[in-house]
Amino acid sequence: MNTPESLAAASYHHGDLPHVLRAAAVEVILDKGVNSFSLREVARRAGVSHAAPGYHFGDVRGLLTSVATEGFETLHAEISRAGAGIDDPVDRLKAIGRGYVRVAVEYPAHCELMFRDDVIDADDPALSSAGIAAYGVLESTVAAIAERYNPELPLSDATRLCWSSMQGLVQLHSKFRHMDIGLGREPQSLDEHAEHFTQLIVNGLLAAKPRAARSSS
Amino acid sequence: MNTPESLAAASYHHGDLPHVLRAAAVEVILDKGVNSFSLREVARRAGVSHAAPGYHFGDVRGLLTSVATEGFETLHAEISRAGAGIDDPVDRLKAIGRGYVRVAVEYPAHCELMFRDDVIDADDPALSSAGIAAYGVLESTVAAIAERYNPELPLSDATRLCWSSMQGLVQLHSKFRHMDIGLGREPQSLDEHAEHFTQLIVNGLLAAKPRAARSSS
DNA sequence: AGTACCGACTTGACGGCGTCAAGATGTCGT
DNA sequence: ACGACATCTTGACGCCGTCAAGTCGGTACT
Repeated sequence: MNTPESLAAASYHHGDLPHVLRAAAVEVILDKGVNSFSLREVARRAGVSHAAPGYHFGDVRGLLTSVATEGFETLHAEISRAGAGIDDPVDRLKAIGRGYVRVAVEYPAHCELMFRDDVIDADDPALSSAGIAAYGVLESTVAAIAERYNPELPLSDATRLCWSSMQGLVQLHSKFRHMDIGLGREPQSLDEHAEHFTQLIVNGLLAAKPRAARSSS
Repeated sequence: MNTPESLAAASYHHGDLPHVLRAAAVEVILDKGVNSFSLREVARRAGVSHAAPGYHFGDVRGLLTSVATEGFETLHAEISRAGAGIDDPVDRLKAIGRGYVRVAVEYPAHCELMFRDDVIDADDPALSSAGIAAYGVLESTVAAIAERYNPELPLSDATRLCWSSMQGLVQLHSKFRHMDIGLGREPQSLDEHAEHFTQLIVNGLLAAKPRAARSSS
């Protein structure tokens, strides 16, 4: 029993209990799902009394919001890293897409929280600034694509389409998988899906015309 | 008080209690959110004892799954209706996209449940068949686009991209709105977002080339 | 007509939950 | 040495989901 958690537990009064509680919360979510998540279970796993989480985080919303913020920070770091050093913005966008789903795979508990506004506090300043930072990485990449390949590209819409399709993919992937299996097909991985989606989107971004010139059938 | 609900309530022992309970559940979700949803509150609003919902739906999962199934059926009906009679498949796809977000706006409680696998039973046969039916409408439209405009279009990926981006949009819309307001911009409606997304995607679908490195050829 | 049955609920009880107030305990500046 | 303070614990409250047992009205059979 030499995990960092148990060492911290041994030394309470100043082990970093908030950190331990976040880690325990992630474990509980992985084991039981967000829905049957309970503060008392978290407290049990962290080896503290049932009301200790409340002291640090106020209520269940506070703890989950804190975990979600961690998730956005991780996402920001990961997609920054994924895109770093890639000169062509299209390739960079593809790398960011892969980074996005990699975060979803490696931190599923965090990702289940990040956009669940009924469970976290969407107005928390730390949360939204972490979210905006991550969004900025994506937006600047799309802006680079626009600058180099297609000045007519509507920046905001294009960025949001990229984000939405990746987020939708993460959410629907288990359903896609279920469908594939039901039809006897080999299910596609998240990674493959992300790859194909990004390719299709990029085609659209390169071909996009200014909105005004849209032909209404 | 002559709502259908209260009439049904007056005649219990055979008013259609399951229907009344679903309606009450939707109201509770709208008022308090999925997270603070409770069976007892539903029972209270329906004017029955606290255990009555359990009798008809087994447990909370059962009731919410039933509501989600209603949601998929509504979605199926709505996007079928939206696309009906539109000959050009690209225009049909755009209409379906608008139909999708219209359902999200008009039935937000249902839509919050439909893809929440931790809260509903994703393997429920009625649920998945309703889901597959709705998916089929989208897929056949994409297939028609492929046939008429671009035989090289990968059908499954393209369909899933459409679905994912609309679903991601529905989930992220409140965040986009929040961002727009934070930056002092006029927030875009769900409808406008859907319109712009669909336009960008369609550009991509028309330009799509066969996937370069396919394992099966 | 009587009665046995059955589906549709109600009642009551159980343990687990979140949260709050009050108490305990270790730490640190003085 | 000691008091102030942050950090936790303890105990209580009411609400929750679920289950077992009971109630009750209709229906079908004799």
